[in-house]
Amino acid sequence: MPVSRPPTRARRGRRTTGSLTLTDVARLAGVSPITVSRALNNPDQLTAETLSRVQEAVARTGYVPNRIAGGLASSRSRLVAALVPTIASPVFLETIQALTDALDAEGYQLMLGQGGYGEAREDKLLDAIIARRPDGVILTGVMHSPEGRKRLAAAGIPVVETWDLTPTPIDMLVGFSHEKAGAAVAEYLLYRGSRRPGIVSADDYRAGLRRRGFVEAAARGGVTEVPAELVPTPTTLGAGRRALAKLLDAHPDVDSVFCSSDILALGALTEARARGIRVPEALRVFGFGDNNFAADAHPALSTVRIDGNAIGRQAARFVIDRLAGRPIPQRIVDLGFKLIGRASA
Amino acid sequence: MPVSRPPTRARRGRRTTGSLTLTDVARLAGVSPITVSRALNNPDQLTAETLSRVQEAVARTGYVPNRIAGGLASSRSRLVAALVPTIASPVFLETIQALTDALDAEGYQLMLGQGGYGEAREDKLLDAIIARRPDGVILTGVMHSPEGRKRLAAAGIPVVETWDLTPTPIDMLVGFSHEKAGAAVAEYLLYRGSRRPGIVSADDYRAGLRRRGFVEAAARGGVTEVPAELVPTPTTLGAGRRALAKLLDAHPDVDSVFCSSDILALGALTEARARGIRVPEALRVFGFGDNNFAADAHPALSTVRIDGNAIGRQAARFVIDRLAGRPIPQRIVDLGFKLIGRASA
DNA sequence: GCGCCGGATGATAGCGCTACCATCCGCACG
DNA sequence: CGTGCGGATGGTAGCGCTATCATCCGGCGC
Repeated sequence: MPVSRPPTRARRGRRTTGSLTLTDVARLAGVSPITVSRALNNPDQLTAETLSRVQEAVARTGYVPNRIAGGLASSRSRLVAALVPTIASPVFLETIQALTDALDAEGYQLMLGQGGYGEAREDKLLDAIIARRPDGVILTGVMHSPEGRKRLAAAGIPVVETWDLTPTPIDMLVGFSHEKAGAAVAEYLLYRGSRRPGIVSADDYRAGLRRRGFVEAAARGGVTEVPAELVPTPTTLGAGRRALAKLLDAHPDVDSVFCSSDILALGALTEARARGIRVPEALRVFGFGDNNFAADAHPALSTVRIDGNAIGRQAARFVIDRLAGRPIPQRIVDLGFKLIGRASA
Repeated sequence: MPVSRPPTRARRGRRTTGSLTLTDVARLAGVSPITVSRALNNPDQLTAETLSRVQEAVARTGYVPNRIAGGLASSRSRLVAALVPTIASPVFLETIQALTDALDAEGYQLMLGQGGYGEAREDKLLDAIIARRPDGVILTGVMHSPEGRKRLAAAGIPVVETWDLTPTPIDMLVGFSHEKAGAAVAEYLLYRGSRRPGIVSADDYRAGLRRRGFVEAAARGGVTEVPAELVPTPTTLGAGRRALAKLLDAHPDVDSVFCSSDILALGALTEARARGIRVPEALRVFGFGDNNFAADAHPALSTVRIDGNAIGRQAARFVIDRLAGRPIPQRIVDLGFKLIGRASA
């Protein structure tokens, strides 16, 4: 029964990328591959002499380990994903920066995903992210679809939600109460004598919470109607100008305005000046975020300070602690906020 | 010679993560693993019937492919790294956003690295990035160490440098000439009658190029001395205020100021107003970047428009084309800039 | 009817690392 | 002097995919 096909089953399988590998370094150093691996990941397991032999070989070859391979072998990608609606709105920048820095110090790299403000896009992005098997996911201002939340939970990846305090977090949470922040601003303005407060606000979810807190506190203070002008996200200085213009045109008696972001507030200040309205005498302007320009605006902007940096650091700590197997005593951290009274209100 | 250790050599090698794999899906769909792989990556290689069987199995299990494994097998990580000095300065945001969007559409994910403005940090970051074997690297405002450039080139990864036009790019380049931009602003201001121009500028490399272009053009116009006030990166509104204050205190006769960023210029406008200096009558203020607040400032800010979005898109196209094996006819793209004359100058 | 072609599917062998033991060796102890 | 122990190093077997053939099968030309 002669077989027509050649008995040499040869050359199935693979190519070979020809790139420098750990094995090459091991050969040069005269040790086994696993020893090189240890030299890179657990240097204190080796004797000083072995270690320096390996390090010299690494330096001589210019070897850079392949963490894709390492990730596959160890199921640790050392990647952390951060999902934001859009990076173009600078609200979360400080948080992202702090996050990147803290992660970097521990050898993690940040993967950035922009989900936009739509659920379909978010869910698609989520699959792309999960496919990379990040060791952690940081959510800021995104992921409200139940389907997405379920997939995330199912993936078994540590999740940190930020910039809000929701009653039922997927996993871990660091933020503050938007409603309380809104309420605090309303109380501040009424206490300062405002009798006719108005609102200029982005139309996103959290800004809505702040609005609600503001309106309810105003009601408690005897102000039953609070006119509001909404603008699309992301907010701009120009949007703030135009929104204040519309608000004042419709309600000339408004004597204070709570803006849902500092940049909107800066727009409001600009429009007030252009119209010759004196701030704060005729109009009090209150911002949100305490961005780095708030204190130097003219007049200096009263605002709500959110420590975005601390949020980023806490989010990183959550992920790092979880991955190190350390217990997480507090899975919900309220970082609060602070009213900063300056000249504008 | 009895052996004390059990002859069952059993259980070396591996654990088993217990997670859902392509093989599980294949079993459920009644096909081979490779067919599932094809269904996900080259769906048109399969018959409609096979494809839908696989897709149903994927949907039923909620399977998400592991691209870490895929990346190792194919040497394609589908990750692109973007390195910036810091994300906190919003200069590159538009570029990063456009980049992320364009990459996302092609199935690539962005990895973000913040190199700071120091070479040591940059080089360390670079190794962390290369270790992830990105399919491309986008550089904006970083990586000037020869050592780093060499390592990048050696890694054989497509590299796109952006936001500048350097004579010897590592690989591909998209940007504009900072010197020409500075020169154009100087010519504009002199043409408008400024006889005593000054500069408020960040102390980074590119801002330095713009400064040089400005000073040289001013010299050609007969202005031999241009006082300058430098501020650290990243720039802020407050830094702009204080820098203009210092500039005017030292040189009260300055009648125009070129700011190296719009936010500095906004600070200059603010300081001018606080001092009762009329803009543009007594002081012309020129910005750089045409950020989204420039047109709505009061007075509206004259500035240099850079299409950061186009830069991001071109950078993505470079990487994508290169990875698709398409020829790159033009490895250096000059996107230019545009002077936007508004009320402030 | 046979060989051939091309499209669909499958078997096999890695990609470059690390987890999991196993082994080796020197030393303290009984 | 054998035994046990612990620290350093090594061998092996995958991690979950995909590249590279190989195979199968139906249809077509001669």
